[in-house]
Amino acid sequence: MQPRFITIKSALLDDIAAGRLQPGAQVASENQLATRFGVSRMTARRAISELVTEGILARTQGVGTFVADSRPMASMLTVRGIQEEIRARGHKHHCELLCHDQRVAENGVAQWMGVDENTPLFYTELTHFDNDLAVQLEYRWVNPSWVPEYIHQDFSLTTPNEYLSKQAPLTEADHVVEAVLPSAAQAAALGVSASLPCLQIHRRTFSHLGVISVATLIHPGDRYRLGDHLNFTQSPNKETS
Amino acid sequence: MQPRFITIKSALLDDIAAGRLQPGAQVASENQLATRFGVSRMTARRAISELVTEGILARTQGVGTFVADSRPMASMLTVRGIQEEIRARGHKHHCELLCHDQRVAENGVAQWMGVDENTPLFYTELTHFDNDLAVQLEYRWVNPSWVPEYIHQDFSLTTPNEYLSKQAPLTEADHVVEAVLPSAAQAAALGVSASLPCLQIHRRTFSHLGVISVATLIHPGDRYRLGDHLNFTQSPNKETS
DNA sequence: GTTAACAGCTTGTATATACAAGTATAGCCA
DNA sequence: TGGCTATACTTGTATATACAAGCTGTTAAC
Repeated sequence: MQPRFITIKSALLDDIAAGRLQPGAQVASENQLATRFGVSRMTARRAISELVTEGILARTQGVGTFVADSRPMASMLTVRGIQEEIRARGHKHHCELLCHDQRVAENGVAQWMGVDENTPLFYTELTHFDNDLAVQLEYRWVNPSWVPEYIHQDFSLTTPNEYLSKQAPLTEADHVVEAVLPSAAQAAALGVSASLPCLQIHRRTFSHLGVISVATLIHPGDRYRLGDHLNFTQSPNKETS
Repeated sequence: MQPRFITIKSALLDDIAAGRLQPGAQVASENQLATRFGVSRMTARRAISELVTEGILARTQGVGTFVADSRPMASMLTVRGIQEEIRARGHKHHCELLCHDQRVAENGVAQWMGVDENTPLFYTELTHFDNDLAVQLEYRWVNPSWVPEYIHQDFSLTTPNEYLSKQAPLTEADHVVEAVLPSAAQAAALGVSASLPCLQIHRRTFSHLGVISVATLIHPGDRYRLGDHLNFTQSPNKETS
């Protein structure tokens, strides 16, 4: 049996994922939740507290608890797979595989990879969905030398990102972020207008062996944003009143 | 008087900052902390729990609580002023001041700042040019409590960013990046088409006093990109076995 | 000597309770 | 009508308590 506060968290996440709780909507108060689930207020409170620190809910003393504006916000400092981000927000993730084959690299990818221009590379193309809404179009080139089994994976179950991070732990990455207009094909794949600005992330990931993969990620601008909190103090700072 | 769990958190952070608690060292148990600070175990536990979710401590049931292994990732992302970036590229920078006054904050800025909604704030609006090509439209709100002289500065000579970083050294920042379409006014100020996707950066900067300033930066997507190189290799953890 | 049980620590979950503090509203009074 | 207070909510802090669950070293049995 799982802990009760987990049960309550799941129930709230379900409500949010199913749309029964829209962003901005007020969540039942701690006492109401306690009564509904037959637990003490402190237990209900713990469920809410964790969702608050996860950024899914927001509280105001004297007012109540509300569903936070849940437009996905990813970090630029950590390279998290999109499926991880979506699940962390309590949403449902699935993806559709558009391509999965071996081919010679296109326009400059070979250079980025540091391989010969005629080297065949693994290539996958897929669309990621957050609660059935397309949020990422992923074009990925993978160096077959380092992960030869990549081509035989079933990416309807596990995403390329998940697979790669298990096979070859990430040591370095670089990425470039820009605002672009999607091509007609990209707009169609994402189900958005071709005039909708998109965030395009070009990301190259390294393991200790070398460049593992080069990916281009396209996100509709109204469904995705990147965010970070930076701390420049050497030692963790203490709260002083 | 600050809450007791904050006192305990601070004490632990002090111990870590001062080196009395090295990474990997075991922290006093919940019961020991409770006794030492004269609080209940649940209160001591809360202090520890928050430090755990912040990644500063790590716990194992049945074993104890330990100082997490060195938090590297000392943000490779630096908040550089745009004039610095431009000059670093060997280009010429200049800017045009569009607004510079004191006014009440608009839509949510007060909340971001953590000040009352009716507090007048300093506001500047300017366009930055890279070799006479507009690359950034900057809307900036500044908290007058921390930098009262801001309003008297001449920003044709020094940029707000330069001035602020001298007055109140940056300790923290957070930012959100998204792709948007510019408003008609923004497109005009930047001299671009209103259908050109732009990178919008919402940035909040902190000094040790609190939130110094909130800025919205708009960059034409075809003239500006954000990039980074991340290194995840950290000194291997010393297993204290 | 090897193994098994146990005791004593740790953290993890859960409850019932109390009071403090912030917010909104209903209703009273001037 | 305008401004006040009382009240009834909300979340925030803190305590004392109980038992569950996990790890470790000691002890006792084989």
